[in-house]
Amino acid sequence: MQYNHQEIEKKWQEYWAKNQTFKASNTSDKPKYYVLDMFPYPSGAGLHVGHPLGYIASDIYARYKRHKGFNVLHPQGYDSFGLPAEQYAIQTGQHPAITTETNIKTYRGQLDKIGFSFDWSREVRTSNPEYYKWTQWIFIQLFNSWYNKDSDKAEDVSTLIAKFEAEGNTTVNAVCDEDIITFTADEWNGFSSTKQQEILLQYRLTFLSDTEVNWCPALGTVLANDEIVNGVSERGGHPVVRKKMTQWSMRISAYAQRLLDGLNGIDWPQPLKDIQTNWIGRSQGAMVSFKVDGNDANIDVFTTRPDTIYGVSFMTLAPEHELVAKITTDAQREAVETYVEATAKRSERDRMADVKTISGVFTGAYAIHPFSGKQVPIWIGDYVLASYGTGAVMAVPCGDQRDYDFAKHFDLEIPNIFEGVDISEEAFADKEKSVIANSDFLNGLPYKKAMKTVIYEMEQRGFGYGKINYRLRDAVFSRQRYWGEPFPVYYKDGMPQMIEKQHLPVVLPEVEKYLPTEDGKPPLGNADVWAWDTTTNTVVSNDKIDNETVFPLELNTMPGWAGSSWYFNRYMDATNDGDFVSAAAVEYWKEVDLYIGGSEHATGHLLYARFWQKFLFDLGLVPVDEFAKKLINQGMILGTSAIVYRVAGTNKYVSLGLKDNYKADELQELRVDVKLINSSDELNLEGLKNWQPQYADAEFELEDGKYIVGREVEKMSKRWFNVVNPDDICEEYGADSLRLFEMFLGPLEQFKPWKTSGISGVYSFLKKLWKLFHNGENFEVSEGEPTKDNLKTLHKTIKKVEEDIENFSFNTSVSTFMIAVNELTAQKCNNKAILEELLILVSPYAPHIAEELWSELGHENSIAFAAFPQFDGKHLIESEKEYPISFNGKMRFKLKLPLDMSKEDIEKTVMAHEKTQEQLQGRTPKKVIIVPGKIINIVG
RNA sequence: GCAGGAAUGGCGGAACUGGUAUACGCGUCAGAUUUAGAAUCUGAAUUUUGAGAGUUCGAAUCUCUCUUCCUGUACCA
Repeated sequence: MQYNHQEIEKKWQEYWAKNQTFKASNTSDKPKYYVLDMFPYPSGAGLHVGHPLGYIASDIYARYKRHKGFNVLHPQGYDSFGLPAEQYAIQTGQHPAITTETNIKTYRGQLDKIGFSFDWSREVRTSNPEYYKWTQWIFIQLFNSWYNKDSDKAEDVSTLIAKFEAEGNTTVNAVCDEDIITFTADEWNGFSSTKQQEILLQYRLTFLSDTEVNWCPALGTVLANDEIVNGVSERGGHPVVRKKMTQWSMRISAYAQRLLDGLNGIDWPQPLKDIQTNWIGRSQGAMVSFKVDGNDANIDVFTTRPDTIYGVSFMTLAPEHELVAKITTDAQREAVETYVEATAKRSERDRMADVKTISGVFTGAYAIHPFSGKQVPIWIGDYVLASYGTGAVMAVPCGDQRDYDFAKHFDLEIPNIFEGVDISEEAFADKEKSVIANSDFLNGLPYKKAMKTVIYEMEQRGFGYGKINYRLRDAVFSRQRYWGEPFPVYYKDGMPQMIEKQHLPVVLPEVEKYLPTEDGKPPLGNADVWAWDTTTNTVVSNDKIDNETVFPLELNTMPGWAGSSWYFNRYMDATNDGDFVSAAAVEYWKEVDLYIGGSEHATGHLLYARFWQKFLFDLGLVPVDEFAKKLINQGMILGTSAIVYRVAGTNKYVSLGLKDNYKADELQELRVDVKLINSSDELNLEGLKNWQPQYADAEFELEDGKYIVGREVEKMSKRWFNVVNPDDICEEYGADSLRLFEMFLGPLEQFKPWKTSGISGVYSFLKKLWKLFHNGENFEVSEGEPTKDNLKTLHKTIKKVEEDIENFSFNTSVSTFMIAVNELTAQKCNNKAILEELLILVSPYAPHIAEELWSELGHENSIAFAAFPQFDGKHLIESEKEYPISFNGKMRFKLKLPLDMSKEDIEKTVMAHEKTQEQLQGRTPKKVIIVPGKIINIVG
């Protein structure tokens, strides 16, 4: 019987589906283990061979854990809200739900062919109302919460209202909006309901605010920073302007410190932790308030170097700073206004890209130095960003290079407040080495002491205090799009009202057009039936809006990261209709033990999901405040494009080896379909002619009768014609080969190129494995005692494979299998006991062939739960060692010696050996190093 | 600019706490089988780990200097 992968794989995939082999139970005597992949967005293009890399790795680990006796949860689903389906709807009118459904079918078909051990009974789709009902519900929980800094956690707003009613807000220590008015209990109780709601909104964890956003008029939507390239939209290249809009935001900044601290307790890749740490951007310093001379305004600045306060020789405000207009003197007004206008025209992008040009203008006003009482001029300059800190800086030119450059450029004073430092050329920014001088009570103090002293002094005098600042901004949560979760929100008197839990989900309405409305409202503005009737608690026609009992619903939808911020919890109890996840299920599974996915989500999904998890933890809804214990970033599989060289202006193509006969500018590089290339980089000329009309009458300049293409490693993409579809690989070589090969390519985390030709190696490995169980056409294994060599090979393999899987070194375990099969073939081993254990080792990697041979061996049940072989070191004990004999560190020959031989005897035997004498040529060695069991080195 | 990572045959990559460098696979070449090809089997070659120094009996591995490449991030006060 020949190894027929197509037949076998189909058979076992059907078996697993029919028997629900991988369905996980929420109760078990076994210990639990939760293995999760980042769920895919089902795009129209389907999967290419790069996509399943991480899924294969996690599947191997999940299967391994089952063999090790764990109750494994290994689910999969779809992050099915997203822009591509909506764009397609705009172009064709096809409802995104239909596009999404079609794409999911394609994905599912492709995934099934690879033989994953997913528990599909727990599938989630973020665009299903049964799912987004709970996304809406979590949103409501956020709305109903505020962040209490005293207890350092989120609490229900009822506790906040209680405080307001009893004491007003002066004693409340909350993370909230900046421009909060203070009020007493009496005042609070006297406020109108609308006023109270307005105030509460400033404290809620999700809140409405006027935010500056990147508005793209052509697309009719707000864009995130990473959706803008060179000042225009990534999609379509349309201009983008800054615009103030009322948007929902998430108060993630409340969790900045906990998001930072939490990183210490989780096993995530260091680079990823670094990215998040950087993104959160904690900096310790002080807030200092400067009075403006002859004006009642105060300029607040944040600084990380309050110790250098005596070095302040001017101040700089961002051009957008709200005090600019107020403090500018008449004499300077025109210059200032011109400058402000000029900077407003420049996009954020331009300003950031252009860091060398120094520009600014004097406002004519002066601030009073809080310690020295001296006048310091106030400038505006675009090197100060409105969005960071307070949008104003105290400039210390001697200690900050940007302030230094600014001062030099405008010929401002540069006082030196460092002991023994030359600042004639550049600023001195090395704080650890600085000792303060010319600074009154700070003289002679090193950085740390000066910091403490000055902050204490400022707090005493009341114009400053120590502060920790974060770069992390609150996250805008509104999108002007159709294909996303609708908010469970209607508006009464302009104030947002939440729809109660029992009336969820609020289902996405039907619209005629998926574009924004003509008057600039989001796509949901096109819906005719999009109003909330508070008497029936249903969505009703807009005609009925009377603002008495029927109110307009929110027109924005939630961003892509909403649904993915909690899906890992939903898998634990995916069909629960009464709760987002049952307490019992989440108590049992707790958190993801192993999460595999790309590092590109470092500052998006992975940060937001941690935030929501901490929030849910504060509310007591989940038992742990980090959702994933261990995370691995898989690398990308790159394509290997094929390049032909056309002689410019002709239809003649030159083979790779002959292109040096032409000048570089005479040749054009064109990419051709990688399917037309064989394993030796030779182009199929007939195939090319049929591929695209432009090649139909092409001429070729061949070398040795062949056309050899150039190769280039780059991302897999349709436009490079280098995409390889896993379906084709499964068809030709089988899923087991695909799985083994993807792992064999190299370390999981690394980026590596795909070359289909390499797959023949793992394919012939599978055929060799098959042969071990067969004699010609017949299945044949022997029952007797295994030989010593058989056992040695097996146990060596058990040990290595187990270590490799535990270390996620899947590439090396594939080579270990190859070595094992090669050795057993050489030993002519067909011993049942040996082969049975070998099969279990192989089965996480190549489950189909393993199941088939396992059943041939007479087993009735799936191999999936067979106990992992037990390693026994006694089979590896050697009595002899083939020592490498080195001379001055270079290995010259080998010598077999007993392992229990004493050092003295080894030395005698080695020195007496004829080859030693040959090497020494009569010299007497200076030294002989003997490391028993390892090496012998003769020096001299 | 700052932070992090990497560099090993023609290619992808092995090498555990310093101890036989290139395991395993692809490709290449030669041979066997075959009408031919594919497939299969047998055998072979590539030369010192980016460069330079240091520590050591011994360095891909540890230390220093430099080069190149990749990733992230950037007037963050």
